[in-house]
Amino acid sequence: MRDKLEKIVLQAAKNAYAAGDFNSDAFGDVVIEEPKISSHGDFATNFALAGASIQKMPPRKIAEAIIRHLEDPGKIIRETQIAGPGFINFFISPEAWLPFLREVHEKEALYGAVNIGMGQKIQVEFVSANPTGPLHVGHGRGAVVGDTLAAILNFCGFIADREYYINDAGRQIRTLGSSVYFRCQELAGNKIDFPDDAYQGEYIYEIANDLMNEKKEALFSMDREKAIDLCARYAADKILINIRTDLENLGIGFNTWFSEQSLYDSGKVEESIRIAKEKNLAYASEGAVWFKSSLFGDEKDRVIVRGNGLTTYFASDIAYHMDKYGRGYDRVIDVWGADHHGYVARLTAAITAMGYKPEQFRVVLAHLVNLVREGIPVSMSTRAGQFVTLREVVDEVGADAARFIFLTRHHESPLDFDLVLAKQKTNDNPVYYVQYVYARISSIMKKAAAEYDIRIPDADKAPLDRLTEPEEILLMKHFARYPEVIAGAAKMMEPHRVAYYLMELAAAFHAYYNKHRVLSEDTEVSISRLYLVKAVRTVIGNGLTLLGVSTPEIM
RNA sequence: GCGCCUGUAGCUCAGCUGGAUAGAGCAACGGACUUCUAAUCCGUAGGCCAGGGGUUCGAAUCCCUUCAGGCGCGCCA
Repeated sequence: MRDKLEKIVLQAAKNAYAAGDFNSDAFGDVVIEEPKISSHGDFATNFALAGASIQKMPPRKIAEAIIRHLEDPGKIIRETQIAGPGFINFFISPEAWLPFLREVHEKEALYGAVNIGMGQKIQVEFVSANPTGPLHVGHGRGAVVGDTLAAILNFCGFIADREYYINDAGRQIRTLGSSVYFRCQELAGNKIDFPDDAYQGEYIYEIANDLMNEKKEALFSMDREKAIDLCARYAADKILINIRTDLENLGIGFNTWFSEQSLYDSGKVEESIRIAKEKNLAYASEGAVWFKSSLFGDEKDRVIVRGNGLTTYFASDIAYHMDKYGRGYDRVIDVWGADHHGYVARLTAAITAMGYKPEQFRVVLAHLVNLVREGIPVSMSTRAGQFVTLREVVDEVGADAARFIFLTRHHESPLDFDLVLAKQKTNDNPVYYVQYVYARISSIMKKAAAEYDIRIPDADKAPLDRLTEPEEILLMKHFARYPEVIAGAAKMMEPHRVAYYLMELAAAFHAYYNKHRVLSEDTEVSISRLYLVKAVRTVIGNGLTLLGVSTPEIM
């Protein structure tokens, strides 16, 4: 609808110029907005205000000219008015909303799929937690944001892949290995001092125990270094399997699990360092090799090869991202925890330095999650190993509630996740509020078939002129907005917009449901209302599916 | 010290990337089930958009600044 008005206004502007009413044909962008107040119309444009300086005319004069030259062959505009300093307000005729209702039925599961990706390949990398311990709620948020983002992008004509980067090289894995090794020693009855910097968690015991059962002989017959190595790989594999299971329980799967170690094995880390040197982007100083990130917006240059000859995480990350583009991705999105934000400028600098455009790379930061129970913070001491894992949370509240709640906030805003509230089946809990719409309509549809012998007619046969109630028009307006919401969520990388939209559509439906009866003795009205309500169900189902939330027919 | 994020109703948060008189939910108060699921709805009340400057026709939104909270600033990952 917005698009239609945009074209109409632009055409009117051209007409006005052709008729000599305007001084310039540089019109700028036509912005159509939805006024907050209904007395200001269904839509409004600031065209006359914005054009005042261009046309060197008072806004109201411009607005008058626009209205005079308006062409509306589809008769979608019922009334226009000039208001305030020069807004043009449009009142849409009720029938003009009907095509959106038809479109929902025609496109069904594809309704709202705006093609903005045009087949571009895009990669969303998310979670990527080190395989050194169980996932916590913060990871869960990043996981859901990333997964939903990928789903939305796929829906919008991108070819989006999901990828998990496994940090299986470097010191943390080494620490994991020695942590397990020490616990094995303990289990074997050897007295040891468990180091402070080792992982303290209970899960280390469990892994050590399993390892002892399986490979005790081998472990103690090899030398210490090799043994630690074995422990590291064994533990990382175990933990990774658990991580994978946790994510599957949240409905999340990946196209690719990418190993950091593989970048070393294939020589890609070395290669990218070599390329950086060739491009004069790296230099040796103080015994180390530095990347000239400061030339590309970072605060300072960063070390890629340490004095001891080992590469830094930054080095492998550069190689990793080069590899991503090398695999044919036009755009790359990384979803990180907000505690890594200090790293954004650095990596962005490296990517631009290596010849890619800034718009090809985007970091989405998922902020902190505070776990609370009825408003009281749940202790999350990682140190003592006593933190609530993602698995426990999902087990307690369910995947649907967990996913939806993660999406009820802008991802850059901190989130209080209330375990009690997440389980409550009330209005406080938006998941059920939205799902309830789906269930209610499913129930109506069954009843319609069973007791009223009414089926959904074909789109062109539905007596849509019987849909005249304000609440019915409002639902159709929401349909018209859905594609715009989806497009906005995709462009802005803001999946929460879809969640909010669903809550709004749900509210509009519940209000309608309470005021009007769908099924009655008046068959014609019943049919048209059923047709409307089924469309609501389609759009709700559409949105919930994008968010990875189930669509129950009975609740 | 520097950088990033956050600050909107008592609480939890939206605000369509500059629009007109500021939006929900919860909590509070008052109503609606012999009718398609009350996991719902309707109404009332609640605000100096942290404070102060600026930019312009117009600012919660952009810029500067102060304050408060969070997080980052390694030859760690």
